[in-house]
Amino acid sequence: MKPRTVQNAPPLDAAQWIEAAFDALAEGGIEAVRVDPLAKQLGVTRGSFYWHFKDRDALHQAMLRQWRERANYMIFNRLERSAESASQRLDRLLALPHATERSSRGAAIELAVRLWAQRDRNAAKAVRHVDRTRLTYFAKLLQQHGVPVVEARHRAFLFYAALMGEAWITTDNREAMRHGLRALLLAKP
Amino acid sequence: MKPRTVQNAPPLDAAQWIEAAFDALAEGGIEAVRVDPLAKQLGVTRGSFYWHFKDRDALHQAMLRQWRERANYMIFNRLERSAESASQRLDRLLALPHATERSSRGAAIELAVRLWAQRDRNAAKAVRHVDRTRLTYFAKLLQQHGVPVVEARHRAFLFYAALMGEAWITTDNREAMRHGLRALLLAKP
DNA sequence: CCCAGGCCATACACTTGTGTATGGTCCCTT
DNA sequence: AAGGGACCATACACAAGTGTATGGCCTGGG
Repeated sequence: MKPRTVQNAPPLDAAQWIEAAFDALAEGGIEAVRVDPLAKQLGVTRGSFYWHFKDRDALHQAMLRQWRERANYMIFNRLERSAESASQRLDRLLALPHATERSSRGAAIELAVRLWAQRDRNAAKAVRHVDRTRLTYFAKLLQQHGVPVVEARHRAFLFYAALMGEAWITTDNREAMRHGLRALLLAKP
Repeated sequence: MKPRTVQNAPPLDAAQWIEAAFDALAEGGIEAVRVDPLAKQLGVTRGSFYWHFKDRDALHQAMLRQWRERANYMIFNRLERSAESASQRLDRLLALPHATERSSRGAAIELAVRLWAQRDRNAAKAVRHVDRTRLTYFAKLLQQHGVPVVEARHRAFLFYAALMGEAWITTDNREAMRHGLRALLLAKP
């Protein structure tokens, strides 16, 4: 009878559904990103969802597309814009997991996507792409920092692993740890 | 009328439910470990489940207890039994993710537990415990290998992170990578 | 002013999952 | 040879989630 309340909330678009979907993904994995709870979370009914998306799977694919882009472009472009040295950039990257609540969400999303990728071919493809991009970027930075090519690739892997480890290996004194890592990873040969 | 089929399958115990639960956990996260699917998977009805466990949450807690033990004792004791040098043990640890299907399951379980730990206090506690145990063990091995105490802790973190990275960072030429990591991580100071 | 289309509520039919209550087998003991 | 307990099937009541069908509101362009 009164579909949208008198004080009209601004209408939703697909992006907001996707945002809420990432929240759910971060908390419960891909199995937890369900239409009905999302609708309740957004304060609407599923009628809205099925207008923006064909079905649940369409949402999943949209999430993958977005993750695949945001996971690289956002971070790297922002990093490249500021004119710093390679080592400064590596520093800032290492300090990244520490950031805030925001990056804790990001870490959870990373976990969830990788778990998802265990049995979903599309998710696996996205993860492969993201990993390749990041690894080659890190290797490039390390080369610019003075590390020879082959070792740069190896150390890029360590760097990447340390980045993730910082995010979800629970340990005390992260501060001290980060300094040690910095020394180990960025040592000139 | 004929509760258990004539050809009696051996009766289940709680352990088998937990095993199946870990399979589900590895595939879909904690949200996917549901009673009814597990029952179908095991070829019984939920009647069995609710005899062995009070409810779904009881199963979750039992899983945590088991993970917390198996994640450390099993691996380390087996490693300690064989009389090797510290560096040999570190080598074998680094080669661990490569192993088989079996360890792919283990990696997925690790992912799922850590994702779970984002919002479950008990899971978080288990992860903290496991991480502490592993990190101190790695640090001990590295000390035995000749690395001074403080750097041993830092390098143990890198070692741990690399171990996980190997398991779930998708990259080509894992073989070459592992050799590079070995050189970087086990270099004498 | 009106009406087409963007956006959403409502209702309905299923499906899947949870938990409980109860009873039926089988085996092991006494 | 009972009888008790381990183990599970069955049935029931309910809750939650998925899609579909349909119609209503509300805004902008002619």
